[in-house]
Amino acid sequence: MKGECDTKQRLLDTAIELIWEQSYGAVSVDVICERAGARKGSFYHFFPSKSDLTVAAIEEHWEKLRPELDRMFSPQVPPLERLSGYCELVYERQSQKKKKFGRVCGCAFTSLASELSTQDEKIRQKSQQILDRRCRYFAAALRDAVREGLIPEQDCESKARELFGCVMGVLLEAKIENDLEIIRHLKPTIFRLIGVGEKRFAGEAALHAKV
Amino acid sequence: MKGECDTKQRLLDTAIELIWEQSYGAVSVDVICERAGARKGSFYHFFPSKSDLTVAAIEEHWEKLRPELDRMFSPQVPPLERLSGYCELVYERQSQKKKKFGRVCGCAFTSLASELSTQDEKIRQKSQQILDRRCRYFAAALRDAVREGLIPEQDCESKARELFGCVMGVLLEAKIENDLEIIRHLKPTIFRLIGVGEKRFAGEAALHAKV
DNA sequence: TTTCCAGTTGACTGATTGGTCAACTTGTGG
DNA sequence: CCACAAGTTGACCAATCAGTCAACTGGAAA
Repeated sequence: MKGECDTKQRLLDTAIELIWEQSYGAVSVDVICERAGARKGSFYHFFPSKSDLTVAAIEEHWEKLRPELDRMFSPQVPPLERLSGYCELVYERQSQKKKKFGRVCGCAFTSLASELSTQDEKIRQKSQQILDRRCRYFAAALRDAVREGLIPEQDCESKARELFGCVMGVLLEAKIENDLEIIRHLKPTIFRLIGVGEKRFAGEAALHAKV
Repeated sequence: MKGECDTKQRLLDTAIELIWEQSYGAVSVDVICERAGARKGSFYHFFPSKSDLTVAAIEEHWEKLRPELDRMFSPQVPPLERLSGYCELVYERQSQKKKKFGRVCGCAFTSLASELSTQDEKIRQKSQQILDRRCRYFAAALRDAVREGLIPEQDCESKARELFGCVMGVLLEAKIENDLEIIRHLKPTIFRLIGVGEKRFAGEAALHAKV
């Protein structure tokens, strides 16, 4: 076959990039095709609609992110270090995006979900699925932390939701203020919520800095 | 004059309602006009563009919300009760919206900000202004709580930001999951973040129930 | 060699988009 | 009574929107 399906891949990558930087409503099928170097016929050969392309692009974006999360939340890493490492990863990714695009773009999943959850049920469900997956990393880290006696006994699943709510909130705040530094508050917020005192948390951070 | 400018008011009210339920991108000037019972010429008589209408609608929506917040955060109310009362107000408003529209719509300000902050600078700035105003209520409540010795000494301004990030996050989570009950987690999250133990917080809640 | 088909192309559609405009209505102040 | 201005109206615009389609391409299987 022609380009070994890399047209489809380019459409997915371009779509999530543009939607992340702008919004679903502001990005037309035409400009996605143009930036991806594809014709509209190809677009509709691979995807039945703009909405379906978006669902697929969300999944693709997740698959790109997953290896980084798997590494950060590896059982090899001490549980509380996974969380602080994640906070740094979030900052790092937003920083890179800002360097490229000139603005704090926030979380692509979250922005899409916020824009379309009341209108497009398929995208809402996909967003919910991604949210679940991301919370699983947090929940696992919390369970391990409890088992090792690092944090008080608690409901790790609902706590993971709580923490992730904060992640979404902080990222949104940073986007609204167009200020990366707001993301720096994420780590202390999260550690306070799971009941780790300032000093202990500081110790963890120092440990992480050494490694 | 004709309708004493109530056309302008209807345009503002209709706009924020539709955008809240759907999104900026999904709501056209035509449908705003239709639902408001106005012609397009009237729309552009009052507002130079869709973007300007939206900025004005945000301000209008704020003016509608403000009396409720002023009442809830009145110096007459004990500081921690203001916060728990606010959490209940949030739940109540989302519950009403869901009854009317059938879906959890989240926060109108936040949804607009999330969709447009990277694209429309005027809307971004307006969103940031609203965020500031809302945080002021939190900050004042926290300062009073510190003064009364109800919570530990802390930086109330940045703590207010932190709390409000959680509010935005929880509301977004509730919208994505289309589940009101997630908002119930907001109160304990907030009280944990300001360093109020579960029992003390429970006591505050009981006090509030009596009044 | 022929068949087959995933992928490509560009022209096309009808509906909708945000926005314009000149003519009109109507209450008010002089 | 007139003039003025705020507000209204409906026709109109070019551009863009998501989506369609028949014809074409080229490599692989038979």
